[in-house]
Amino acid sequence: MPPQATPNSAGMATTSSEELGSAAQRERRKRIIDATLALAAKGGYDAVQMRAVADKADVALGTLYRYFPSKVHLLVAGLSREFQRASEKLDRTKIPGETATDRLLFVLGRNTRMMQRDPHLTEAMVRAFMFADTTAAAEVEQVGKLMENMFARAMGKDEPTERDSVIFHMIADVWMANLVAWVTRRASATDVQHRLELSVRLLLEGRDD
Amino acid sequence: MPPQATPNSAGMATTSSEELGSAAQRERRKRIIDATLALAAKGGYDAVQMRAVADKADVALGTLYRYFPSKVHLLVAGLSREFQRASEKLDRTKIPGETATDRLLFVLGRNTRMMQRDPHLTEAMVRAFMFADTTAAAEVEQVGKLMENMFARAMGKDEPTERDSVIFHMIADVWMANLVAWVTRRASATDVQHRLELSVRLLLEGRDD
DNA sequence: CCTCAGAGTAGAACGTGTTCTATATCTGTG
DNA sequence: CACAGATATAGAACACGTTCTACTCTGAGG
Repeated sequence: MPPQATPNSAGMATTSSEELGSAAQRERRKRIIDATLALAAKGGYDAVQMRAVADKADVALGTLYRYFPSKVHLLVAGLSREFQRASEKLDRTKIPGETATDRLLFVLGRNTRMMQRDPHLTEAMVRAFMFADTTAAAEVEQVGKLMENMFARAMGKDEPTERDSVIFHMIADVWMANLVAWVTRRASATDVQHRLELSVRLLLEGRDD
Repeated sequence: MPPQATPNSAGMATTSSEELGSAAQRERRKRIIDATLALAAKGGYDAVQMRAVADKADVALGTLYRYFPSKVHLLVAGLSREFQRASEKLDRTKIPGETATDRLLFVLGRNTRMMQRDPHLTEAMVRAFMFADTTAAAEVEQVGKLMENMFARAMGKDEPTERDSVIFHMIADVWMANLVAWVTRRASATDVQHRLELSVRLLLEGRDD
């Protein structure tokens, strides 16, 4: 085996408890993401500096890079964890709304507001997500899956059709694009809300009311 | 006046011939963007190195920064020019298609194929576009306007309503998101085509056939 | 023609992401 | 226990975006 068999190298589907190495390693990984999100929350993308993350997580720079091969991986992993948590919390909630559309809109709105409560953190994670290159494609894809699942759950579509999937994907795209616009102050929170509502209604019901 | 009154500082609506300083300055600006796009076409985002751009454009690094305050500005300006050109070329073309939707899909498909013909260039421009921060918001917004106009023209909506605008915006979002996914190899060209077609039909007609 | 402010140039310098090196520590196995 | 190999550490080194400095060139007003 190559001397590159690092703790993170696997990284696929299993929604939550990845089988990572020792307890110490899981602990380190958690500290690293905690540090990342703390720095991001305070100063956004630019404040997430690798040396600062390493310091705050109390690991060496080399170790940080063994766990996460780049700043983007790190931030996307952070986003992934946040979405996982949001998703779990959602599962413990009864989602209000008459129609599937309404329930989806509830979930979208709730998550949007949650993210807007922490502008710096959101800026850091969302920009990393959009900037990710092919080397982080798997991680990005995983975040996509999390969103899809969350939407599917919200709408009560436990096993979505191919077409459902494509539509969820589009909603995720629109959602992310709107967050990017919000983060760069090209769209207000109200803009975002309106656009999301309109898109979802058009995509899911083909009407607008 | 501050010593920062740079040639690019304005940068708003006028579709094409911005009133920039002297002919020599317009010439320099063009050389810079040419160099940028050439490097991007060859090696993508990472190959667009500021020193390399300056060299190739035959200007000093300081001059490059006087014209474009960052790498992202530079690449977004490149995207803007490309879209302007595509848009102008489109204006000289008769757009086929019975319905407005068909014509919009024609335009989208044509531009998508054009961009897919140059993967590195597309990767560079699209990633810069998505990564842009608030300091480049104006430039990003301008690209957004170009897309909207192109769509509006395609559909024959010479003065779109507020609602039309929002829908164009969503289509642009979906388009860009799909290009990002394609660029990072998370979606194939076929995926992109299908998704665009489905989104446009759903958004514009509320049906899918 | 002179001059001087603004624009351009060459290149050093700085900051931060990433990689590399040398050493130390931990972990599991004979 | 002793060892081998994997992991972790401290810190130097490197690459590239960005900024700064000192100098030169250009061209419009006197």
